[in-house]
Amino acid sequence: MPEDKPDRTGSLRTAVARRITALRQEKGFSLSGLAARAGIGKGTLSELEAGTRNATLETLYALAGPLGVPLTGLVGDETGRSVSDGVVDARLLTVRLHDDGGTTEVFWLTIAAGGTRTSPPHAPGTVEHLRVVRGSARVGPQGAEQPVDAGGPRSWPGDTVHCYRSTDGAEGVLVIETPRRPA
Amino acid sequence: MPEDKPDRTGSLRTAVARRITALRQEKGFSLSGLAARAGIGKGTLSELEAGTRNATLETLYALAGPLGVPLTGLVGDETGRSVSDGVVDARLLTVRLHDDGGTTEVFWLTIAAGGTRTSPPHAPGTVEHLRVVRGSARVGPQGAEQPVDAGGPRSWPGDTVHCYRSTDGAEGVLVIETPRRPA
DNA sequence: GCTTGCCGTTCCATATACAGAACACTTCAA
DNA sequence: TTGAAGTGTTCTGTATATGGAACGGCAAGC
Repeated sequence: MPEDKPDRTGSLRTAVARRITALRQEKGFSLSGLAARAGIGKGTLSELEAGTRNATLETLYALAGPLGVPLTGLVGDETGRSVSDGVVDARLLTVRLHDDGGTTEVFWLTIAAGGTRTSPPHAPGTVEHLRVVRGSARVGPQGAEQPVDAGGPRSWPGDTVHCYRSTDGAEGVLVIETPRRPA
Repeated sequence: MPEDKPDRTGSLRTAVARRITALRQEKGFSLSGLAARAGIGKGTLSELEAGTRNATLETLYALAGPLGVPLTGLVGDETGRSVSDGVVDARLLTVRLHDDGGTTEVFWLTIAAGGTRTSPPHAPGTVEHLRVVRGSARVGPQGAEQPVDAGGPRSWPGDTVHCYRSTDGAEGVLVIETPRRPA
């Protein structure tokens, strides 16, 4: 299959294609099975996953249901508030406010390869938890950073000066728990 | 103009239509002006905004640029789709696709007090990680559930039948990692 | 009045996304 | 072997999304 299209939106197309394929396989569906569940032709899905088709909104919506993701999960060019300084990018996924006044924030964290970032203390009692899913990093109170990689999560107090660093780059989920509302 | 379509995705269509119109007017663009900026036919945009057309991904992407929003801003959150059965509510926060073909999904999980839920196996090699921030739960392969509370996270294989249960209710962050699909 | 220049809508010919059939291939059981 | 039941890909006729042209409406200038 020659791939010599001008490729203006081609990258988007292949991105969506990869997303669909990944989600389908994750759910354990066959191509034919997903097509049937979504109520679309299997040829349609085949070419969609091959990136040779420019799907309509209707088709994508039909696929989103069985795949168990919102439409944004398919077209997903990620957006949302993100704090980035070139080294650490923290994209806020959600904030939960609890009855006791505490809060839980969930971020998708990306640390650039070779980068180091120092963060000022948060409110007293704050705890940070990082689970790395790709790459590896060293995190924790300044001077006492601990390694963290895909092997397991790491937690550290967030109410002191703390560092994020990575030599080979890292991605993961950062959870920040604040026990009570800051005064 | 027959308006007697079954209208299954009609609501989605009109939702997108309203969004485009609102964003266009917010930006102060005329319909023709936006069509020109996006490089699409003005007839296309007219019918799109009228909700009588089922746009392709390419068309929507072309519009997203001049409107200054990511594609997700057009297709809209719709629902932060949550899979809920009355016991476990899993709200998808993000899906990450990695270069090696693996995926990482992040959910905000709520387990109702006194509830138990059994989940069928996911793809081979899938691993689930749960960090509870409120309440406590027991999770893991069926028959081998382990307690998990605010004290620390718990991980277990997701490719076998597994359970979520909680006596007093629980909330937390669930990370599902799916490895690269073996051929 | 008659332009000129926008606006948004409606029409048209063409390109293409669609569902489904036909296909080649693999696996598995008789 | 043979067949049946899967898989994903390619083909085909139809439906429709597309860009662009034609259209009518409206306002400002001549």
